[in-house]
Amino acid sequence: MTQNQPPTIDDVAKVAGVSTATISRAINDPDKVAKATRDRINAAIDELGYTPHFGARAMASSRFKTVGAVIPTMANAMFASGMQAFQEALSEAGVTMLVATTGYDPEAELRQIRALMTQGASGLMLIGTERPEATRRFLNLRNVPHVLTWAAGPADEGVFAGFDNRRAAKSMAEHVLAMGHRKIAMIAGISAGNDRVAERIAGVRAAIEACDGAELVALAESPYLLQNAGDAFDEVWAAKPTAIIGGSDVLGAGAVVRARARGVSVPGDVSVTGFDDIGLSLVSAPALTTLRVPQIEMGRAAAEILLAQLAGGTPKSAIFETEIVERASLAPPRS
Amino acid sequence: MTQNQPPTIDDVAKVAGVSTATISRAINDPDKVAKATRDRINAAIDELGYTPHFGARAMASSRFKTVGAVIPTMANAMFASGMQAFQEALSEAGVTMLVATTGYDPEAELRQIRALMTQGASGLMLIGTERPEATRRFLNLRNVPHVLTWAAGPADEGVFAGFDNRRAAKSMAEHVLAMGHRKIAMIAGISAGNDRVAERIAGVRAAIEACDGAELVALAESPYLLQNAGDAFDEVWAAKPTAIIGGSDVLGAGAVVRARARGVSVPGDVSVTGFDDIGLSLVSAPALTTLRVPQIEMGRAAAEILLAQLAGGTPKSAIFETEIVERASLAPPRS
DNA sequence: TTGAAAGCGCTAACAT
DNA sequence: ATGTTAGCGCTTTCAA
Repeated sequence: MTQNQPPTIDDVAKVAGVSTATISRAINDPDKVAKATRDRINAAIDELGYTPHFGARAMASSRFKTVGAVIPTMANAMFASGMQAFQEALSEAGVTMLVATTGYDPEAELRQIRALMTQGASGLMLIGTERPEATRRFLNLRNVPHVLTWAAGPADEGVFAGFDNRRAAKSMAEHVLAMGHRKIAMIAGISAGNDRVAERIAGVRAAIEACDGAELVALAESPYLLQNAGDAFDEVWAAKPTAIIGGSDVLGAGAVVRARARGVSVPGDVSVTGFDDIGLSLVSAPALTTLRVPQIEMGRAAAEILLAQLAGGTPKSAIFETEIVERASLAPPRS
Repeated sequence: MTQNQPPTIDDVAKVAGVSTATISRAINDPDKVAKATRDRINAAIDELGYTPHFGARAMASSRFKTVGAVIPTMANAMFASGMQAFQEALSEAGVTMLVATTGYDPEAELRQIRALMTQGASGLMLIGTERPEATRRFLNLRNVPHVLTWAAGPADEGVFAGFDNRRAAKSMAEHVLAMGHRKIAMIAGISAGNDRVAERIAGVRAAIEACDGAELVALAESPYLLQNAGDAFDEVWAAKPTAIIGGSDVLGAGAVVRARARGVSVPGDVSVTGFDDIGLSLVSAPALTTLRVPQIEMGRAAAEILLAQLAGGTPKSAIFETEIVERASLAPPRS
């Protein structure tokens, strides 16, 4: 079972008895070749199992595009359906997606960006706004079309397909305050090098500061894992909050699980909220009051923006609204 | 802000004052160029923001590899951490991953495979064993190195990095039977064109048939979505089972949510089990008794196997064991 | 240690 | 409607 050389356009040309140019036309612009010839060519392609060589194509023409996405990790449902939508939209446009992950390491992002560009990515989808100076410089130097997602910002920071994390978190905190809670705790993600987390924290702080008598009694930062969220629950619970705002559904759900294990009733003893509205929030018991992030719309918009940029346009940011999804984990505090 | 042409190796050569061959060496085989020259070259590379062009590289040499993965969807946690591990392992070896999704459409797989190969994929990661004849023929004709995952099979069906779905499902069903259940229902995924689902169903059937007095009172097939799983719960619940075997955690968790909504207590009125051991099973209340699928190990093994194949080796399949994770959603039936 | 030059597979003028 | 041919950006002999 030796791996034979992939067939080239020359092989197809030989079998079909035409020139390579005709093969190329039959593939890229079928109308320009006679039906009979086309049929012969297609037969030859099938017989040989020919697939054009992307490298050669990319080199000979600039029509063939690839885009890259650099995300923290695929193992977080927070990005899953957005990425799926992104890739579907690209696929419809005949553009392939390359994915690379950083594991939430900001230094890793530039390496991955370079790797993707080497691979032929002519556009990039990046998460968030905050990045090391070296990364900004590179992006700027090479002037790579790129779209920023899962966040929002002023136009001079780039083109976004996302939402305002601070405003969203603020609205959630206001909602919690409106229920009568005054002693609030927050379990956030790790804020270092993660602007989305930092913004969510800032939003919660802003709402609390604006509310008389309200206080952020505890703030824990935790990786986006159920287990860690449980530990964070233990930590903030010591401060006796009446409500815990989770920086993500994983964090909220993890807190609920640990609360249950500790015999702390939700929302009886403490209310808990989530963020993102992934499946986890529905399965949690009680179901998590959370904030819906329009992942699918965002992913699709990111693809459209990138495609428009690649086509030479200068599309505007698409900023989405988030909405609070009321479920059972948030209730007024015990009086 | 016009998008300037990417710098080429010629630009770097000019700036560094050496030939392109030396640049190439400095990048691919740094030891072969004098330290002083190398430093000058690196400075030039940084100054220009140069990244080699993959297409040109791939064409000029066969050293540069890319591999492709074709999965049903990224929006299912069932694949998420396995894919993440797969990509990390590849990344360590300096190869990039291309991802394409089929949306569970078997016909789409061949299209995606061709697209990935056109993109330069010299190896593939595929899910499961069942595929249309045309796909098999193409794979065979082109003799593409590929590894099959999330499943297991005889050596003549290919090289696997996976597990035996039938055996795993059988063990789960036996476990349920051992608890004393006799009227069993199953909520499976959609079996058409999905060998993993078909195998899981077969495993459950086999266990039940081998057990005196046991009966599969209902079998519903449902998409892997919480909402649909709820509807499937309603459907099978009508047959009055004492235990419902979920074909995945999403299915099990969805059933639990709907049961709760219907006032049916789990595991009091009915036991429910999951499959996959994703976060959902832990958050579910009661937590789902489920079957751990070694996603991370599988993803990593798939990468290693593929890399070995690309290096010309003929690695063996890596078949993993699964294990039942006992939690709270399974209990003996009410007597 | 470095340079010159051929060639990888394809597309896009330009011819016919 | 089809063929000829020049290059796209790189790596790799082969020479110096």
